[in-house]
Amino acid sequence: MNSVIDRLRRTTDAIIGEADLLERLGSGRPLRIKYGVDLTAPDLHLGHAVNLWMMRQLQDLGHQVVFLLGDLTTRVGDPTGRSATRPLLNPDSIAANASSFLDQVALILRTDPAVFEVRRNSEWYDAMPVAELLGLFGQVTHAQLMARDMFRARVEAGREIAVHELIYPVLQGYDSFAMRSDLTIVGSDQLFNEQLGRHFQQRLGMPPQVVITTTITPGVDGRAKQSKSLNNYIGLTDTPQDKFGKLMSIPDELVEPYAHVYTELPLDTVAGLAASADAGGTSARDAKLRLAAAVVTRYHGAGVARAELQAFQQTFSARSLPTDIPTVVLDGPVATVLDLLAALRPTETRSHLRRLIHQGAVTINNTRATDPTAPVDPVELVIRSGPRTWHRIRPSPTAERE
RNA sequence: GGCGAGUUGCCCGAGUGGCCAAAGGGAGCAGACUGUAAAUCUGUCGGCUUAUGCCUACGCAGGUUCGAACCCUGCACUCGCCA
Repeated sequence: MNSVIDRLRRTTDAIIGEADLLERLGSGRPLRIKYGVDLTAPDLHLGHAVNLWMMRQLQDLGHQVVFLLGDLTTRVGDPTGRSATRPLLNPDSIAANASSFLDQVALILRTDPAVFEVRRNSEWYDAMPVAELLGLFGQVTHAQLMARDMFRARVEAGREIAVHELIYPVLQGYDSFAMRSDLTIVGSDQLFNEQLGRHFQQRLGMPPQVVITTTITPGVDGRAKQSKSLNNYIGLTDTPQDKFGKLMSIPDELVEPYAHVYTELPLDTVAGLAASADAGGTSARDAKLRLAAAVVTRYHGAGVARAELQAFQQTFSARSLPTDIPTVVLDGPVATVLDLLAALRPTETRSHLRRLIHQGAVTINNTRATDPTAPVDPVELVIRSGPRTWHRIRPSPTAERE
């Protein structure tokens, strides 16, 4: 059983209740692993995936992930990391977010019912009489809640805390009791709420869940963590090509931490990559290529990773044509370079495209086009607009005839 | 409830009557270079049928003025202090 923990330890920050975990893993009973989420718009990235992969390992041993949709608590709003009260969500988007969450989680977790169960916390909260709810509140003191640094900071700053925000950790904690959680694997920012879970379970006569907090890794720009608002994350739903490219764009110093937590490469291999990254020059580049290939392999398989590696080298190192240029058949006539670009990239404004042309970003059959108003022949063309946007043109059947 | 401060482009933030499509920074985009979608440097960064042009924009609605992001009035929201 120690070996299980040892494997988990690679991406673990801390284990609260390690002795219990050892004992439970040894008991032969499948553990119930709480994976609770807030139903805000999900965009799971490699950081989230660290936790999910740990759960996946446990699933492979027969343990059960209980995916808890916090439909009720989302209506309340987690104050974690918020310096101000945040707005509430409407039921429609909550439902949409739930299904999107399931899709993304299924990229890593097994969804076989034997090891995966979906619950919603409205199941117990909707049915709970006020008297009982108040009883719950009686289990937690003001001092316990105020121990939370974020709440204290707000008080000190003279900012307000709405009562529902104060209550949020209480509800999230009680979830652990209601779903009989044995273990939960969360980012360290969730430690406080999950410790309340332990508190409730003990108060209500249940063995407390084990809490594993995981290593947080920086975003692709080197900032503290991956986040949607900073647009510095690698999404689980990103294409293999994007995953590969984004990994190539990380600062050299991040090769080591990324390889450590985002891949399953042997640790001495990771150390080797770190040394190469340190050395700079082409060896740093090669370390990144290996890292990128390892990550892409994990999500898309070795074949896809090999193909992306090759494509990347061909496109960026050898500067030759990428292999997967989309072919476009024009359905209408185009008169000028600008028209042509606009047809190829309909989501960009014409002003932006005009700028690209002026800046020398646009190449037609390897010849730079600098005049937006220049006429083009709608024959077979390969157009590059910017470093990684390529199109191949086939004339439309009608244009061909004329 | 009283008093005060604020609301500017994707984000932060300067601007207090014409020189403002709006300083500066960040993000983004592009070029050069390169070891990569690293780093660095440079440019660009509201939209528009080609533009010493037009349109839209500085919380919302009005007003003053030849002219307003900048002045006045009302409204909405945010924040601070006091009670």
